[in-house]
Amino acid sequence: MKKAEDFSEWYNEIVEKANLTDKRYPIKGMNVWTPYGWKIMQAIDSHIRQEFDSTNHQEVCFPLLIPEDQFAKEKEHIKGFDSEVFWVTHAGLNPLDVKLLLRPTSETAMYPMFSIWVRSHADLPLKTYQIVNTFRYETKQTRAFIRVREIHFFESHTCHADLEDAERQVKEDYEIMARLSKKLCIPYKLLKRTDWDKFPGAFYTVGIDTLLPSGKSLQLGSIHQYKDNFSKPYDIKYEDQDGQHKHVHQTTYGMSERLVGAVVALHGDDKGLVLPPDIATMQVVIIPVLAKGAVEEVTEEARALHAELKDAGVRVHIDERDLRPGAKYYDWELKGVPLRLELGLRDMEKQQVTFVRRDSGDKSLHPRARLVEEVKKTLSDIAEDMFDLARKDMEANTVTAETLDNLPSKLIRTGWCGGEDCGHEIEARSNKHILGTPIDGERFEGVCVICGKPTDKPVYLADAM
RNA sequence: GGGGUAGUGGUCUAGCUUGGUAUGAUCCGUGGUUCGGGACCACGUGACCGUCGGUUCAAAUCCGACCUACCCCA
Repeated sequence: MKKAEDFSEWYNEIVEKANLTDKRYPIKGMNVWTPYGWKIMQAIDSHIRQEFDSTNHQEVCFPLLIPEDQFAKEKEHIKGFDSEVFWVTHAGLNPLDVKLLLRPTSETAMYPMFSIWVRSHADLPLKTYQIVNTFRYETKQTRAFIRVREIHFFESHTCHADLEDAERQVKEDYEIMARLSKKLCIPYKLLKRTDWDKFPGAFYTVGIDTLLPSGKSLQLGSIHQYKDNFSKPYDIKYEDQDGQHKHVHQTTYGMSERLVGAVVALHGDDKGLVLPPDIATMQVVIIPVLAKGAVEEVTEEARALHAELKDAGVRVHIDERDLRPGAKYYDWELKGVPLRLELGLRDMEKQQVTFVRRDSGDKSLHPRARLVEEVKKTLSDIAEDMFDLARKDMEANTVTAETLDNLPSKLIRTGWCGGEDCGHEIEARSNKHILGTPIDGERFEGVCVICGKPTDKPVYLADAM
């Protein structure tokens, strides 16, 4: 399992060995979530729920099936998706008059209902989200968590009185992403997609991109400003204070289990997974080191540690399996548990506990009496160091280029005037994908690599995953 | 979208050229000795060889299609 030598093979192996997923389900791109993987996914789900709930979004759950005529209302949208939808054409033995499709995303399921729900300005803003499965018939090579045909999808959908309020929503989404990235210890860039690469039907799209160790970019999610592009075909209108009927402005924010893929890919190492403490199913594992004649004594004390940490709100597990300690170390390292506590006679005599950090491998001794605070401190250090390391990796793999020749497999920053012709030329010559221009006002002084016109905005390019 | 490789107990694998229902390891189960970095001994369970079809007295083995996985190139 060498991450540096063959990232792709390493990733496949680790996903399987750490027991996150079972790829043997006989439909392409549809994997089974195994218990350990699902727990991690649910931990991420709960962070996302918490974020949306605390920003006054309401959780909803729409049907999986969408009638063909609803799907077809927005021209750009259907053009972007109709080559990758799964169709339901029969009910039992009878062909359906109106075919049904499995949602590839939920605009066309939700918006007909929104047009009924929204009556007055008092109904706005309408902020909803759901965590559901969506289906896309991916033609490219599938890969666990990263490119799948059944997607575990988070999508927020909002309606606003005007563009200004919708823009405020987009900013709030940026803040949500910033908080999430801290918990996942994943750095990212917010990049405004080119017009030819935006979400089908959107006014504009902001991609949330991170960088894999292989040098390829990975889109973690996206935030879309729809303006009134959907509210017109779906007739979502409200009556304002003056009695006028106006179309709402809408936004969406979508993410998926790719977040799990990114956690695996960015933090994992040759020994296995490395989970950020905030999403680790078990934050701490206790390994009693038993010796002949002291089995009960050590076991009892290990259980006391377990109880103490559990009471303090730490997600802790005690491994009492009949295995050699070494075998347990390897096992928990593979599973990515952030902190391992070892307790043997030697420790007990000295009133101490041995800590071993998963991220750095550092071993240290801590007084038994201060167990809880030392554990909490160590977990927060781990999270901070993991985020830091990932951020530095991303920075180190970002290069500013003045020509498009011999570009490395990294995140490339260069100048672009913003013109469409020059953009296409950049992609053709660099053989990379334009991710977009940063929305955070990043400073840049240079010229467009194609036409030479001065520009103050950089553009980022990468090989897309 | 184009090209390539592969599919044998839960996992990995031998056998395929030269057709005769399958090798070894690991995991798992039971009992025992062990336990500060992957323990050992003994016994035991488990596959008709991806699916469908064809050739044949006989197919894991030869042929075809499909499914799935992985790799490479637009």
